[in-house]
Amino acid sequence: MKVLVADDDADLRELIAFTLTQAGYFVIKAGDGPAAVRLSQAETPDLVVLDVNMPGLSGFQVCEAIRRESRVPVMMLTVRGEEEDLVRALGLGADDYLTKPFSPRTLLARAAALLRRAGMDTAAPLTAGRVVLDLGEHTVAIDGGTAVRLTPLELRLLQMLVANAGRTVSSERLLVQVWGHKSGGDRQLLKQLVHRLRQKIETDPAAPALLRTAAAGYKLIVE
Amino acid sequence: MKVLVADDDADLRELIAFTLTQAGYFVIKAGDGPAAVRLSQAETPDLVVLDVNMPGLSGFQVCEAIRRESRVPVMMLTVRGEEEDLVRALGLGADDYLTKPFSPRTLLARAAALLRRAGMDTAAPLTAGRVVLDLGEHTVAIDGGTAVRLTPLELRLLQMLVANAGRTVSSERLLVQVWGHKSGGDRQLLKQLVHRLRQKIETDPAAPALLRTAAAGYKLIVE
DNA sequence: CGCGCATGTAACCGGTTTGTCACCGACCCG
DNA sequence: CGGGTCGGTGACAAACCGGTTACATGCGCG
Repeated sequence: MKVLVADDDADLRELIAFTLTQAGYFVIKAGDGPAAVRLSQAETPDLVVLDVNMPGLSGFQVCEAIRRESRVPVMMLTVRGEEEDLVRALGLGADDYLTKPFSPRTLLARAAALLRRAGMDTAAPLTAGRVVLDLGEHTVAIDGGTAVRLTPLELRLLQMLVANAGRTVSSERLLVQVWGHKSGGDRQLLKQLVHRLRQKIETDPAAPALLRTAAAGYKLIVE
Repeated sequence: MKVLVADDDADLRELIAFTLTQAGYFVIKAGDGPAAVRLSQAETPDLVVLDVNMPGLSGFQVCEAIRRESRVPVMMLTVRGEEEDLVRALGLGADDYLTKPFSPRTLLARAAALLRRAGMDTAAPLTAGRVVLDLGEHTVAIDGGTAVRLTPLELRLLQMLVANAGRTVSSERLLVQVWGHKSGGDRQLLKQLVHRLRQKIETDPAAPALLRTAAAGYKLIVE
């Protein structure tokens, strides 16, 4: 479940991202309006969290731009008491709003509600080939077998691979997406994580049938 | 790697072209909108850099026309502060934007990012003459034969030659593009790499039919 | 506190990839 | 003719890479 978080305030952005990540969402971050518009197109998130007050493009303009091409749920962040902001946001097609400050619990509850309403309920497991990934339960099942519990990092890795099932995902991309390392991350970490994940999902971890090493990265085999 | 640069301002156009050429790209130039549309069809570039403000067809219209038939990455050039231009550009399917003025470094970084993304996402292999190059899988197939695995360096070399199929690419350019050496060059490395690549793709490596030695460089033969 | 789990770090192995060297023959030119 | 340059070739060593084992750290929880 991908969520785009757009806020120019780095602290708040990271707080929101952290909260969502902990809850099992995959988070994409944008620090300004233009980046938010670009990423909403490039990454097709399932939910967008937008701060109203951003330099350059305001949250309103971003919302407008997104609505021109997609009906992805949008949650706006406003400051308390600015009622007209609220009216304007909802008028532009935003689906919900949160007044700052807010608690992480509230954020999660609203986000879950929006996703449920959009039919993107977290209860719906992702599936690709022989792999069935339950994001809500943090488990995988292979070929309809028993569910295996995954650690947060394993889950993110597998989620990335499932999202690109059949295609090679480069090590660099995986490092960025799973750990958030900006560049030149530690390949050793990826090596380890793949190894541990294989122990859990492969029938013979020494001869991987699902999670295969490919040119400059890894890929999930379908059929 | 072919890049189409469309800008009616000759100075800026040449500056961009120069920057990209130095970095090892093969650049095609267009001075107005209609030329840009025509060249984007005729030359099938891997990236298009479009100025928003052009007489005749504006950058928006050109972008629209290109999007009607291709998903090639498009980078728009806008003037700072024209936020609605930005929204409009991204809405039309542009993949990125640069606000003028910008530094050559920024241009190169963004261009590289776009190409990387496109190269990852498209399973569509490059093809030139008898050569079919699959960037995602790091393989080549000659005349539809079996795919041969390439090492990273071999892949970069062949990619460079395919991008300039039929034309001679100087040893100097190849050294810069493949190894990132700034200048001067270790010709021995190139000699070896060409040798190793020929072993993989030529039916008779002693009498090269595809990767021929040309004046001060190499070229890929196309029929 | 100490236990177990998730994660990070280090070291080793075997295979691949790449860099380096030495030599060959072709060609050019004084 | 003889030296010089250049591209092609084979051999070898260094560096690198992925898989693996082992161990350290850090954290929550009883």
